[in-house]
Amino acid sequence: MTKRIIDTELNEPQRKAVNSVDGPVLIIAGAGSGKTRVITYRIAHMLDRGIPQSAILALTFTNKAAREMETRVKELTRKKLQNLTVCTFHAFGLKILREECELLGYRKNFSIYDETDKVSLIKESLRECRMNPGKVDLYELSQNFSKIKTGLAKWTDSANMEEVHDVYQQGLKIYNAVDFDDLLTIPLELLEKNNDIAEKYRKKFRYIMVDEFQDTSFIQYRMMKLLAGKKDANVCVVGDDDQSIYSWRGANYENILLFEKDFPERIEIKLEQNYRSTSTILDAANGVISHNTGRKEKKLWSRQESGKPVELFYPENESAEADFIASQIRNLIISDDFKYHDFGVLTRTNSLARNIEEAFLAENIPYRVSGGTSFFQRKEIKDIISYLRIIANPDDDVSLLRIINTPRRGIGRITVSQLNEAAKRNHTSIRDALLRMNYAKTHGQQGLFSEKGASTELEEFSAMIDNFRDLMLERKGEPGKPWRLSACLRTLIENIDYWSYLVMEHVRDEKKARWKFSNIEYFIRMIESWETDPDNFDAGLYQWLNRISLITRDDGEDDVKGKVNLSTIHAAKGLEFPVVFIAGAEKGLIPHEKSIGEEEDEGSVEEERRLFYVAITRAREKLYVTSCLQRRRMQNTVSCEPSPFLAEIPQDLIKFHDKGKENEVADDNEAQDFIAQMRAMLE
DNA sequence: CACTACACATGCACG
DNA sequence: ATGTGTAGTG
Repeated sequence: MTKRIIDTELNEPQRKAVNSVDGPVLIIAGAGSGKTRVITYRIAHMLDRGIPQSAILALTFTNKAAREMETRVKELTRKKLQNLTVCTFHAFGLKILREECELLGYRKNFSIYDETDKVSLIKESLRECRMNPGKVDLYELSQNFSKIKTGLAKWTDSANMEEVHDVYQQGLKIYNAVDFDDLLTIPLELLEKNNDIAEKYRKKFRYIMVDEFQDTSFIQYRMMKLLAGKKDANVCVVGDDDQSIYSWRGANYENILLFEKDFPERIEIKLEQNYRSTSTILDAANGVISHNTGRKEKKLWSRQESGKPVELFYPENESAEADFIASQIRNLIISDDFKYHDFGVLTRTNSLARNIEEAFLAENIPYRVSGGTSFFQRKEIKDIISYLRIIANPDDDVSLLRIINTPRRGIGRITVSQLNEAAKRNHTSIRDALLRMNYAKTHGQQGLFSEKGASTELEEFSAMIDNFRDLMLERKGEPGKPWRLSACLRTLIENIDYWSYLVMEHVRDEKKARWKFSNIEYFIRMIESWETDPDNFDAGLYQWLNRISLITRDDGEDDVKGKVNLSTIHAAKGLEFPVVFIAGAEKGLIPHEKSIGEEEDEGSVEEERRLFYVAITRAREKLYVTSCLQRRRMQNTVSCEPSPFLAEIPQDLIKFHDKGKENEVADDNEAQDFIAQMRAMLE
């Protein structure tokens, strides 16, 4: 069945990519060349040839890509695919970590720290090293720690952060926790040092695919190479060097060159026919990307007609920009019968989406924001997750400190710092310090605190946690009723009276309190539907926590129908829309000032150009680019220049909107003036 | 010793 | 808009 589809629906190189199942394969897939299609058909084809599901490992870059790939293969094969492994590198690392954790010195209830948890542990570590966390750029430090861990940097700076890093690492170990970097580095080290374990995984996964290969880091590359094992392994990587936009995360498109070196017998396939965009859009994209150096040779072409010109508009400020986008959407829906979900509005940063959101709300345009802080990052949800984590892993101090006095229960700063001291003295977790304290007390000694200390509150708190640990992990449900994690959690939230806490925190804003509480309710329902899913054979507290730890972005809701998609360019990778707006195409945003400011190297500007290229190539029929003349930054208004990349779009593809007359296109003379002005500005 | 109110600075992309 | 630090109160 699949064969017929392959023969009729694919072009020559695509067919070749799908049929080359054995041996190493490198696929260079230009934007819109049907990459996802090739990957899903390739997996379907492998299954057709009788390769067992369990022997296939498909590694992706985002959760969304993994989910999409899985559903598409499912649709294609109409099989259940219980044993097919399609996941992100991080999820795969976690899988190994879980399977081999006792060997690695972790208990199976380990916590996974996200960026926020990581930063609070770094703060703790700084304090312990008697440094002032307020004086350090925590975000930057956190990134440096990552670079050190993943081997992308060595200690050079004069500030002695090496000690802080050591304390941080010890902290993780004591708390039985890992960070996101560990999810990759620990499994890699394990496989590198234990050939028999590596061999076990090699035997299992005989066919490996890696999507978005240009965005893999060196660590991930080594992981893949190790799993492949030999230089004629069945490993297929798919990527496009022009779309490499994650170098700040350690991605290195030179992995493509490494692959060529490490797998000399590879077949190389180039997918260069673009099925997505009009040739105008494609030419615009090519015009921009051609300014980059050291690209892999490729010529994207399209059979489609030229289509509409790229429209460029210089709004007065960000609210004029938002109004313009909203009104264009309205107009196009009426004139060209587009639907709301045909529009994608892309911005460089999340914060830029705010203004546009407001305009959409005012104009009653339904929209969906992807990217931005995830549902799981919201304060109220993080609080509840911390309760779950501390129940699962009592040594998790970061979570403990978060909730020990949330809601207020009379355990204040001093008590907490005394506990912390005691724990640090013994190199243990706070939970351990608490146990010691209680032990001392029952044996008649005076514990940590004088008579009137917060010791009763502490006892009550730990008794409450212990009680729920019994309930959630020993699964002691009410007799006759099926045990449910969601039900236990509901009891817990009632027990701690989180609702009253929310009301207290937002006196004068009950709406907000209600909204936050409804988020919690939603969270509980998520657990409920997950644990009652008949396909879920492994529903438990640890599983749930692991699962949500890997979701860092809101890409869950798939009711995309009927909504304008508002997202960052990064989050839009892999998506396409009939109409695309690129908002805020200004110097300092694209390219982002951080990439030019610190003259790190020419490379970062090239990455920003690739980012712009990715944005352009999301469009199928029509592309709008807006660049504000002024924009509010923090408190004050600053004037802006258009992005230098705009001048790299071939001019004859552009139509200019006259400022002020939003819905009219300026005549050609005026357009030429604009170009001349812009040129002059850039010179 | 805990809690509240108020002043203060700060804000990129993703797993 | 958000979290963090500080001073004053019960």
